[in-house]
Amino acid sequence: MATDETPLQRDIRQTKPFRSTAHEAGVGLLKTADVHERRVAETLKPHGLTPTQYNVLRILRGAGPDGLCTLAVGTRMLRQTPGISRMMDRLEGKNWISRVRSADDRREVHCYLTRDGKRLVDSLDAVVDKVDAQAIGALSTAEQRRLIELLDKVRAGYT
Amino acid sequence: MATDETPLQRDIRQTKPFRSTAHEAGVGLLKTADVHERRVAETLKPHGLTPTQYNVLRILRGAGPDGLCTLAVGTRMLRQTPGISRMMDRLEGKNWISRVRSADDRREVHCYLTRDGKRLVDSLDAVVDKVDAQAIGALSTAEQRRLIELLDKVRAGYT
DNA sequence: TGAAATTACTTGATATATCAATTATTGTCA
DNA sequence: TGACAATAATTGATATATCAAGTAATTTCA
Repeated sequence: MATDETPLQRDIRQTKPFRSTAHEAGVGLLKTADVHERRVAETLKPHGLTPTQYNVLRILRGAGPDGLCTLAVGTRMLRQTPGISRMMDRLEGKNWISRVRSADDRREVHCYLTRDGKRLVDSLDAVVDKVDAQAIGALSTAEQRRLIELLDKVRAGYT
Repeated sequence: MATDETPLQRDIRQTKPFRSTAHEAGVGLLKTADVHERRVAETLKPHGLTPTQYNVLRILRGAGPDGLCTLAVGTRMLRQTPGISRMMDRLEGKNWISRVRSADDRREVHCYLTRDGKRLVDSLDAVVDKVDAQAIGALSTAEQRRLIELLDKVRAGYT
């Protein structure tokens, strides 16, 4: 007697059962994140930026007028981004950020949101909120909290 | 009176509270997936392949001796992979897969795991299972099931 | 002090991702 | 049929990711 196909199996057209519950959860995590990120990317695309670029701009907005040095931005990113220097080059090229070498520690480069950059991120709040609301909104608030909790626990597992 | 910092805020060094629970869940999803995928990548790296390449090989193993045509592999991938043709080139170059143009529909190219490819994936089962066990093993089986369920629901939200 | 280690980037080389054509086949249907 | 659409893949151009190595500025501490 065959076990029923799980939703995830259908989504990735997998005929064989998962080797373990842990494996199914891992696969589900990656698949769901991919779907979600693509939806965000699609929303941002008409505005000319990628999710990673948007992430940088939001971080800099959160940092306020003092800005943040490059590596500090790196530690705050949703996805680890080794090519952050070059990404900053591109953002500077688009006039969304500006950079100055720090006076007190000349190894550091401080990054700031420009007026244009600020205007851009601000203008995106509504659409991005909408994606989250649509995507995650399939869950009740209690379920969302539970999801957050479970994800926290997974990350905590990696010391 | 400030609300306590959430684990996710600590992980991404965010000082401001999240705009909404849905947003926190979305961010947690992306962050957790990044952490998890990186751990998998780290495990695979000494064996000379990326998570995406590993995913292709596993799909082809699952497909058995009949193999699968390129686009069919694409629909089964954990991450959408537009550059799948070139990825197949590389996998063929490493002698992990082989390809033949299909006889009944000459537009299709069927991909098969080679003996080497099969040996490689088989040899990786143990280490990959171990990563899943470590990562997701922070959750009890019941929690894992709950996580799977919540993720299913999120994906279902995107018709 | 001042040599050695550490930190904060930057750069070069290469791999991979993404998007927009382009090619070759096959399907549709007037 | 035979034109036109749809499908399966490939290719070219460009963006981004990854890793290793290099540079410049601080720290450490014998």
